[in-house]
Amino acid sequence: MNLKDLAASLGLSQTTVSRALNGYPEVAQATRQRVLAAARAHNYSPNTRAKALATGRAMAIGHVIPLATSTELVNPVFADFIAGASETYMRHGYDIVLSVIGDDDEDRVYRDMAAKRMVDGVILQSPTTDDRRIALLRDLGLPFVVHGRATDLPDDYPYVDVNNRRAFKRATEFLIDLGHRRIALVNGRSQLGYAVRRQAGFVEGMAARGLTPDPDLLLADEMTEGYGHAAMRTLLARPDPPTAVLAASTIIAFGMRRAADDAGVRLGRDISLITYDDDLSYFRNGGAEAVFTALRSSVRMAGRRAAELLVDLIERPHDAAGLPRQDLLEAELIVGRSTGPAPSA
Amino acid sequence: MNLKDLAASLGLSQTTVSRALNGYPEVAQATRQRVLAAARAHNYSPNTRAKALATGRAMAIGHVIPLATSTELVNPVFADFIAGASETYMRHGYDIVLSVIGDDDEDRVYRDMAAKRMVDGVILQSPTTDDRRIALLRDLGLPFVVHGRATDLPDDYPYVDVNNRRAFKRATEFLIDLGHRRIALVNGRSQLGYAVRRQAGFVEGMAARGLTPDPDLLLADEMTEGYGHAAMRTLLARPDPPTAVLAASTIIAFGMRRAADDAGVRLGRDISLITYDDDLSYFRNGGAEAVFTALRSSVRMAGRRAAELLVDLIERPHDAAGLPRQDLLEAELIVGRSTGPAPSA
DNA sequence: AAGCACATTCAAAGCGCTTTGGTCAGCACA
DNA sequence: TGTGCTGACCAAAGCGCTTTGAATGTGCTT
Repeated sequence: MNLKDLAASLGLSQTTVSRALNGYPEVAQATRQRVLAAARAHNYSPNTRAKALATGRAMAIGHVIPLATSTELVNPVFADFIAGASETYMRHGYDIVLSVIGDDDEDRVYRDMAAKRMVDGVILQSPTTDDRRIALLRDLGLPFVVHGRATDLPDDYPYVDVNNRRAFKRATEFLIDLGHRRIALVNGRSQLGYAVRRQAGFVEGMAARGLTPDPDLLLADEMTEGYGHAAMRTLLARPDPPTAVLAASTIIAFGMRRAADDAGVRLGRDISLITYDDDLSYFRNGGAEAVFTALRSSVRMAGRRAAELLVDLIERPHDAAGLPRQDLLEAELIVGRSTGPAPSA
Repeated sequence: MNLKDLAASLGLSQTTVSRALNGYPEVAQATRQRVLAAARAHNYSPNTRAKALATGRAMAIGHVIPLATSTELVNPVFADFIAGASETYMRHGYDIVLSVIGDDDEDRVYRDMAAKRMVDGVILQSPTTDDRRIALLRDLGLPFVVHGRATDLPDDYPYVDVNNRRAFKRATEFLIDLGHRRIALVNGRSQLGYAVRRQAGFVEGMAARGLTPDPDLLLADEMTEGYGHAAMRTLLARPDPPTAVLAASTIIAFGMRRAADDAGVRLGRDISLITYDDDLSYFRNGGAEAVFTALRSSVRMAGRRAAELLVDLIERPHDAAGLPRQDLLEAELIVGRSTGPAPSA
């Protein structure tokens, strides 16, 4: 059933039917009701592609999920981020077009999306320190919102990010206040913007108390459970193991916990651990009581916010008058069972 | 830059340019080269929507991610499944249109996708025991492949599934052979097809050795880490705790491991655990050596296979001559460190 | 030299929608 | 009676592509 058929079945023109369905005023009330009823009865729903072609609006947003090159890993945070974003999109009638792609190929994907006009805007995930994609998207004139921030570029683009620097600084100070001096950071890959900011926050927190981090205690890699396990094992095997650790994700933290258990080391007593917690739905950090002391910021909410910014950017491109729309979320520090005073030597 | 402009800039008709780009034979070699070069030079890429409208093919596949109702959880399994599927789609030029939606609303989404003609086919995830969506999609005439199977319907639709029954039967027998008699099953939500099959396999395995499972040892819920933890705690708190457990996912297994650690119970010695392992990229079950004894089947590969079936179904709908295209994958039983002989009472 | 097949190219219709620029009654006003 | 509105509707163009049905030019046959 298409517009033409529907119009014919009603003895009306396509114009009138289209207007009735889209809520234009120049249609008699009675006619509108009749049209609406017929549309429902015939289960009519306008052909998205035709509509998009006619209006120039795709009513779709592109999300590009980077596969960590070579390793081909897909980070579960994207699932929650998208779930959050889709809540917003649903309210506004947008669909999600997903591309999963090796991060070396991303330029091409964005270029394609722009040239093919298949989306009205895109979300840019996991920006690297000097991400080229930001300039590319600006060039292409494709509206976009970055989830996270680059570090070596001016922050003059729309983004939603967590104040990672402040969060990690605060967590570091919290540990130092508990008496810890040797603190390790088990971070994400160092070319990622947030990894850089987390390390900066950590270093700042140490410096604020007159401490300098031991470079040997700064680890960085893809944030898998296996990596957390390996990192913890390495740290515990040192002649002078740290008394506290900061982890960049709950998944890492679970791996670290497993390594600690393997070694008979108890979290919160023998070694303290604070993790960053995206509040992943299948990986909640405890229920009533937090398992890990954690910096918590829901990535799902970030998705919701990013989508809101993007939709606004698309629907009211000029409101901003050149002002970037940005949102810097603060993480909460939640005290759980994985931290305690530094063991006296 | 659109076709018209490109044609004008070359002094050719749209027809010829279109044909040159799409590889039709009736174009002179020299002309084709010229067109291709110009297209590249102008970074021309055909408007997807216009193309879709003209051809009737959307070159897109719909994936519907169910949010567990009320709980609003998004299972990370989908991330890996989609990553796998997208490898296939990429090779064939399809995009993914994603809907994340409460599972009570799914009917509407599929109906919409069909009416709006925005996708050429869909993947149906996590079918329930008597899933209505299968009949719906057949009615709508929208090509689809099911990831998993219903249990109370004839298996006469295209699907990719793991032989969960056999896998769980085998794992159960493996545990019994190690001397275990009291075995628990920590399963996914019981309305899901695979949960039913896993339980069936478990019961069969027990029966094959003349045992009947204790109904109190059959637990089922959303497969989160927290649930795994709670389930294990409950089991261990019993006066007659099981000596072995089957878990329906590594995420559950990690939660169970945590609970075991909390209680000072050691896996593989005090209690044995076999888990189903989707081989999630951020959640690998160990590296060189498996952490958990596990039934492993990569969900990513399942995604790849499902996408292949679907693309084939779309592009050659009649080859099958009514035969359903189905793929039943077998899970490997991988022996790790979480199983051992039953402790002698 | 006429006729024909073949290789190239093109104009125009059509996909299903929105939107511009009308038309046509009916009514009030002078 | 004629003019000007206004409310309700419609025909047709246009979005950017594919595809049908012709047209054109070329070389070969007879």
